[in-house]
Amino acid sequence: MTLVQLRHLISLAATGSFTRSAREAFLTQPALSRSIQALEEELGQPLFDRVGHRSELTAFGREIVQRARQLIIDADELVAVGHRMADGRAGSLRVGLGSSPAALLMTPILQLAATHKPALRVSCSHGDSEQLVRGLRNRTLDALVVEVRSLKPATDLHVSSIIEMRGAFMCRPGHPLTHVRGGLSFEALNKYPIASTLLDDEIARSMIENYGPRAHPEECLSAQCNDFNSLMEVVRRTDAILLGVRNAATELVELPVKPAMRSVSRFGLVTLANRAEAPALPLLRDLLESRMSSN
Amino acid sequence: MTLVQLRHLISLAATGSFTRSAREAFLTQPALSRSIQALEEELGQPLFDRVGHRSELTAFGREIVQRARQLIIDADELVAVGHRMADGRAGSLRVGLGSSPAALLMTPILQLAATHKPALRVSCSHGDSEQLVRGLRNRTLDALVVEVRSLKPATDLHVSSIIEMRGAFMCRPGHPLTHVRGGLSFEALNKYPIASTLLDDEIARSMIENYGPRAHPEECLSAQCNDFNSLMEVVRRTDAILLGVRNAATELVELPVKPAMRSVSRFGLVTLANRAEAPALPLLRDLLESRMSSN
DNA sequence: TAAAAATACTCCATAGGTATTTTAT
DNA sequence: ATAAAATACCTATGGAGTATTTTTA
Repeated sequence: MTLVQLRHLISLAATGSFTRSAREAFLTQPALSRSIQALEEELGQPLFDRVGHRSELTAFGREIVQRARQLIIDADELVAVGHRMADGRAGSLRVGLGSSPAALLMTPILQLAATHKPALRVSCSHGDSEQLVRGLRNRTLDALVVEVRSLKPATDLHVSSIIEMRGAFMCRPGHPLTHVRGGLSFEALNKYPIASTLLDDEIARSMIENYGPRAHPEECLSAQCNDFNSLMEVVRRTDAILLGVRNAATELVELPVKPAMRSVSRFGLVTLANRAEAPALPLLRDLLESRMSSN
Repeated sequence: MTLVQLRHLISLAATGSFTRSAREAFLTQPALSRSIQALEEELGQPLFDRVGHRSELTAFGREIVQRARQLIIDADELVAVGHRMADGRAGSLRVGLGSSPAALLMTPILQLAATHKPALRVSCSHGDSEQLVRGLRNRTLDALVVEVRSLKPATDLHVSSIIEMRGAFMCRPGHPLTHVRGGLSFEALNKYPIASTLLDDEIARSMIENYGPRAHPEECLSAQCNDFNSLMEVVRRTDAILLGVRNAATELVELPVKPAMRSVSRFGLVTLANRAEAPALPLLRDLLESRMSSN
């Protein structure tokens, strides 16, 4: 049995005429005749009563054609979905996000699903690098967006679309320090509690270099948490100062510390090397460019 | 896209090896390779990552193979159902029954559905010939069992499996007339109400011939009804006498009228001429033979 | 008699086989 | 170095076309 034969069956059931259906299928009448015969032979019963100038379905044919219709619909749907997935308009995308990327991207990613609904299913999870990479390797995640320095070097990972973002000290609008004119020293900042995600060695080094030993993260941070949104919430409500990626915190203002924070975070899109990437991944890549590289 | 290609896809997804899947499909490795390539080309995306000695599904491939599995299951089910229908083990049978056939066959026919469940769907309706033939012509019925003389002659009807059944006078066990020894005259019977279905001219003629003018149905019948079961119910509960097909009334006893009832009813299986009969029809034909011709 | 479907035949497109190369472990 | 997949080339099966016959309205 072929899908083509089923299409022929459906067409003939509709027109009742071999000649007409053959024309519609861009076939000759004998070809269609044989196609139907082959199907009848395979199923073991005639599908049509050849009653003079008209062919109409037998009781058997009526039952078969119903199922055939559904089958053809499903087959067409399969290639349609295939095409939609191929250009990223459908399918599923399971993204793992590090803390800062989560703060920046979680909402926009979930919006993707909302705008492309219901063809696109997106799922987001966030956690630490180890955990996320494990998800990638066992195929429960399609891609990650994480700080590239948090990755253990590994040949089976492929990092692309690296985006650099400056770190900064930020506080709520109206914070006492915002009234101070000119640059601020780190000491001035350090009078207030400083909150941040867990910082890697690179940043720790850069802090000490800029602001002296008292700026070592273990020394100066009052609050550490891997959930960026919670940190932001605290900083918005209190006089705490947030150390983090500059434009991740939309409702906060940057404090002009001297010397300026030199460290940058480097976020990358991580996939498995030597594996075809998920068809919907370009959507995420677009999001990355527009949401993160703009600043 | 072909069903064959989808089978290849499913097999390769399972084994992860072109060579192994090719063997299982009784194909050479290059043939399978090309089959998968063609499918990938049609869908616009690679389905497998050729990663050295192993081929594993891409994210795209995983989504496609799921749908492919269901499609193949449905396709296999279609031909399986086809075969089952072809030998009458599945499908639907819509039977129209005249009054007497209904009394004899309704229950056994419904039992058919019960024993062949759930593959076989049976529906029974009963009514007068006109109505049933209309059902046959507009394809809401697959076959009728009716008194053949009730049919208007028509070239588009095909009558087969004709079974003759004697008419008889019957009463409840213990009825006063059962105590009379020897033969009964029609006059003796006529002291009691006589009940029957609507009788055709042929029988009326035969009645008059046998028992004289007072036996004309319009004259002698006290109760007429096209529902045989209701008639039987009345006769079982009262002293009324039933005129009808002999073994239709299982719990009644025949009255030995002299001269004996000569008329016979001729029941036939009616289908549309020049049309393939419903695949499940042989079941009904068997039923007819076993339930009616035995007597 | 005319129109439609079936049959007989011929042909060719394509699925499949064989031999070989390429690739990855 | 070996094993697997891809490629190149060839073959053959079966689907499709043309011509014709058969059927039925």
